[in-house]
Amino acid sequence: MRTLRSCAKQGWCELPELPEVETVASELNERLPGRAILGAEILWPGTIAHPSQERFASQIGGERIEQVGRRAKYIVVWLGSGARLLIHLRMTGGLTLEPATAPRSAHLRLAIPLDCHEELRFTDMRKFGRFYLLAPGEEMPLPSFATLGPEPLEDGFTVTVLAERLAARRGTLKAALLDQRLVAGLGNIYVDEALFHAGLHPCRAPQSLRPEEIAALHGAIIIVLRRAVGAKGTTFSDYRTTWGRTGAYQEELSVFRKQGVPCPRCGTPIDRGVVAGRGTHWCPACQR
DNA sequence: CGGACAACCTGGTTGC
DNA sequence: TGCAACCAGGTTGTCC
Repeated sequence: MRTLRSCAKQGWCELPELPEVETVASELNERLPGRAILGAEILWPGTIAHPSQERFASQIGGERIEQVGRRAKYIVVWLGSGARLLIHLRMTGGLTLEPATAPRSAHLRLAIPLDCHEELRFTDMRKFGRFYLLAPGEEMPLPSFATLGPEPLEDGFTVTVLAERLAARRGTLKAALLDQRLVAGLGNIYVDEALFHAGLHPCRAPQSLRPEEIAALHGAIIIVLRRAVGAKGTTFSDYRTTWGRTGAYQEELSVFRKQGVPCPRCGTPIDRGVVAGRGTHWCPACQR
């Protein structure tokens, strides 16, 4: 119970996964296309992963924003020159669009001044978030980006694809679903929720799943993510959309950080343990 | 190659 | 009361 109680008050409980990144990207895509970028004010140097701080600031100035999208947990901003800006929020990162004169958070790491006296602001208490500015035609410098798995809400994510990838895995089902090479965009919250909806125990061996269990898992991943996108994500404490609003999916969570709470399906108290090095939550009666 | 795990960080909570 | 230890987790890097 200690973790549950303490989490309710802590500020690190924003965990941007696919639904949260999708919400931020789609809102930015409604607000940013056509806007001019004036430069970059870097308050925490580690935020800029590529290229150097100096080149980042000089190259982004004068660009015009064309479109904003998402790949896995990355926000992708297409710029007028053909350059791309990729942003990973990691644990506590958040993007807001605010008047340049609005009060700044103590955790502001990067401000990108735009026309019309507004700023795109990146706030990140724990400093894990990263920005990559890629020249036209340049590839992401991270090898892991090229090996990202299929988008779970697009056509390429089929039961067959999931079955093939699970068949090649050892270790636990939880670890397999957290691996961005297997399927892109899931994190700790939605893996636990999807496993609950599929009725599968997180410690199951991926190779042991029967065809109907794989089909149930495939459907559960899609349903949980779609509903969470519809709710604009999960806010435990600090996660906000670009308008500063909270998500609502925390009200639909079945097991994540619900240890001791009755299972919504059978009433058995939800269990908690560490699987794949992560806090993991499941119903000991419903999940086999 | 895959899997396990430390490191990166902060701040609220715990325990001495 | 004070303060060090602990903990959460997405991803990378290291090791076996």
